[in-house]
Amino acid sequence: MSDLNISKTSTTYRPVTCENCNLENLCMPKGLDKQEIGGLALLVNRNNIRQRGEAIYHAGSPFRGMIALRSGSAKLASFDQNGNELVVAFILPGEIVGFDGLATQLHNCTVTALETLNYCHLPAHKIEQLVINSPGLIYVLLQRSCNELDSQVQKMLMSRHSAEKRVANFILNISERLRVRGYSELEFRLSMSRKEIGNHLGIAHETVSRIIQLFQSRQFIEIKSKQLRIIDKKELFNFLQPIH
Amino acid sequence: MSDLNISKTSTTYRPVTCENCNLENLCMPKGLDKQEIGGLALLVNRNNIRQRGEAIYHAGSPFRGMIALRSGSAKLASFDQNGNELVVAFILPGEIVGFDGLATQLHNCTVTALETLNYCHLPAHKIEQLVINSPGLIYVLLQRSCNELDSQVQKMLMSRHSAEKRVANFILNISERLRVRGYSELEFRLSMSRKEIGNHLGIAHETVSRIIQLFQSRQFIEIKSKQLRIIDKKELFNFLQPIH
DNA sequence: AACAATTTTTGATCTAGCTCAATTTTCTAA
DNA sequence: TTAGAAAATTGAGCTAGATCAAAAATTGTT
Repeated sequence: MSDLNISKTSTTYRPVTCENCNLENLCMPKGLDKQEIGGLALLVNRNNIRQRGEAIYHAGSPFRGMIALRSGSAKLASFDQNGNELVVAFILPGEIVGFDGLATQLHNCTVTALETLNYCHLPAHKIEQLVINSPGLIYVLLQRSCNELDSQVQKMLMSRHSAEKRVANFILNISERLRVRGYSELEFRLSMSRKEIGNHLGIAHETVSRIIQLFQSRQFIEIKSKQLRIIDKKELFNFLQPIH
Repeated sequence: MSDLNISKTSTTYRPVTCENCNLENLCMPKGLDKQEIGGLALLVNRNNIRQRGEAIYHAGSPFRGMIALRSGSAKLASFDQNGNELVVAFILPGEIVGFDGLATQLHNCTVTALETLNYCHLPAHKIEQLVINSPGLIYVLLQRSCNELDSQVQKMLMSRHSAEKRVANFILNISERLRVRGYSELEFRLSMSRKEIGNHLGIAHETVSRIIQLFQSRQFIEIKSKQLRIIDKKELFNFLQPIH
């Protein structure tokens, strides 16, 4: 496996190594024998690239399998009967998508690159093989999908809160996810537009803009276009407390 | 397995048979050999009972395993740091809960009986055994959890719509879920309170009440306390269309 | 059957955040 | 480097649905 050893404190999302990639537990899950690990390595296609705006898979198309993002970022979006987009999630390096096609064998969502990205791909037809040869890996996938469910419940909880809390939580959530992958948690690029943030959080993009400016004016954050620096994490956390 | 052959057109939620129970695919999934099926039958505890208000498991407690509801109904709820309840879902006969504890081994949610209910229980410690002995069953669980994710995305989509659309969709959703399990889709008991419906849909209970009265005044539905009859399904569907 | 507690309904007011509109800034591509 | 397009910001008014309040209906209990 080709590790790309690039500084982890970079302010943009750079390639993750196999060690901190979320595929880690798929490529080399604890408790699995070497045969299973070797088998998986043969099944995964590495080093796929998409440019900003290009899709990895489309809603309505046949299940492509699981995708692990190695660098860059993406959005996961669904569409209503009228074609209106709903941004379900933003995907950061080391994170996995594809669950939206697994149950029905048809993708429910579209995954679109927010900037140039690189991903690994476990094709759909090879998952059936894993059921027989590497049941432990399927169990890992089950745990991951339950993690996704937990996140969705978290988002549902946030949707009861004010727009200010939602934006504060959003910034802290991205920060934390970057941190656990070894990136800078205090300075990073928000590669999605205000409109996409608003869509995801269920608030108007004008409101997102106003709140970001508010946080900046209060010196909680500094933002230059898409480049964000968290100045006062504690104050952002305070926004999540009941009194606000 | 003891089948309880009770009329499926009953207006309250009665016991499901093994054939239409959602555990069906766990008890006797297609493509699994008899050894696996027999093995599972030994692992599942049947005929557990809870009275209205009693919990099957609590948020924060260790993962209890998977629960399949055989009769009655329940609510799945999470809580914020302040103790405010969020109704994540309502559970109908034949449906499964427990995914909220699988990833972290701690339950994220509480499941509470909305009326007397009966359930089957696959204990947590036996799931590990299934990974080795019945990998096909774990794959079925994975598909189920992905189905849950799909539903969550559906709910997220609905949250962008008006309160009227949300209530119309809620009624039609319950109706459809009862239908696929073989119950009457046009006449049933809404065992949850207006407050719980509102909590789940993200609207005030007063608003739920007003909209239900509106639907009744327009002769789309007839409601006596918790007993609901759908008079004009087509009109309810119309509410989901863009023009409204 | 009567009481108390809870839930539901209905009315009246209030407000967070949306929508519409007009600039300003940033990005893209020649 | 510059023009045109897209995104972000800022302002001002508007509205769906929240909140507050009070009455009516339902449910559970002795």
